[in-house]
Amino acid sequence: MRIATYNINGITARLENLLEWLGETKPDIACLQELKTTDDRFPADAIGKAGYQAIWHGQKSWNGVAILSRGSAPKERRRVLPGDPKDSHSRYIEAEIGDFIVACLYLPNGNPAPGPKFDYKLMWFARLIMHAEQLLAEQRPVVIAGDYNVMPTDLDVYKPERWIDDALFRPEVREAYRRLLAQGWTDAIRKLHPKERIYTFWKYWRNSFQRDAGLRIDHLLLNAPAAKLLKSAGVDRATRAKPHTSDHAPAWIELGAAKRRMEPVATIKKTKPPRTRAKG
DNA sequence: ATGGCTCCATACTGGAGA
Repeated sequence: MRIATYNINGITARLENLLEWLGETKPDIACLQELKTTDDRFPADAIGKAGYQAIWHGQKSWNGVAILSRGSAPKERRRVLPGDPKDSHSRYIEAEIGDFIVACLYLPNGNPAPGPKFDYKLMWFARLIMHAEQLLAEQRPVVIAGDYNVMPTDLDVYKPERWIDDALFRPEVREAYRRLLAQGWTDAIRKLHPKERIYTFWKYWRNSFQRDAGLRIDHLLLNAPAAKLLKSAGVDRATRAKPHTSDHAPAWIELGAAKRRMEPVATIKKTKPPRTRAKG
């Protein structure tokens, strides 16, 4: 079971890239961010022809999230992060897919910091931490995947000293991420690659990708039942190298099959047939 | 050093992204 998260940076402009990536890497579940289009313009037909059922929460020009599945259909659980009825940004969607719960998020960027946008980011993070506490209580495997817009540690930034005052790296934001993990979530990529420099974003400017001047800001967090199933994790860097591509690369995990709760099975005693001597 | 690049809207420019 492969679950991926990909900030597509405009699903209209990037539809061909998206379909190519789906065909090449065949994720079972794909969480998308930055659709940058309204619900009625979401390309559900093209995505359906590629073999995926989807739910989405769009918005004109900005934000927008979707969950695609090529196995069980995603059953929507919520499309709003609780805690602020006035929040009009489309940044969250959550579904039940087979035995899994999958949440897809696009956490606010927060620049410039300090300022109202940074305040909004911290508020949004606090709401996420509140809601994640509820998700963590689930017995089923839960994956919270998306663009978190935070580099958790120095290892996740090509030049930490240059990002120290940025909303993606300020101490308050890293602290919020630590608080989230401390609830019991596993950062899948970091768990399997504790020392490796792994990035998921490179600016379009100044040949950032060619220089590997990147950031790790797209994450897949796992509750304990999901973490038990974790087999491998990585980043589709080749997707970032393509023409007309998003400035993010997809990040993914491979999970083993979720174990269904064993139902009590009536013991069938095998009784050997009585030995009968061949007569005659 | 506030540049550089690319999306979207209904546009020939500006906001947002990170």
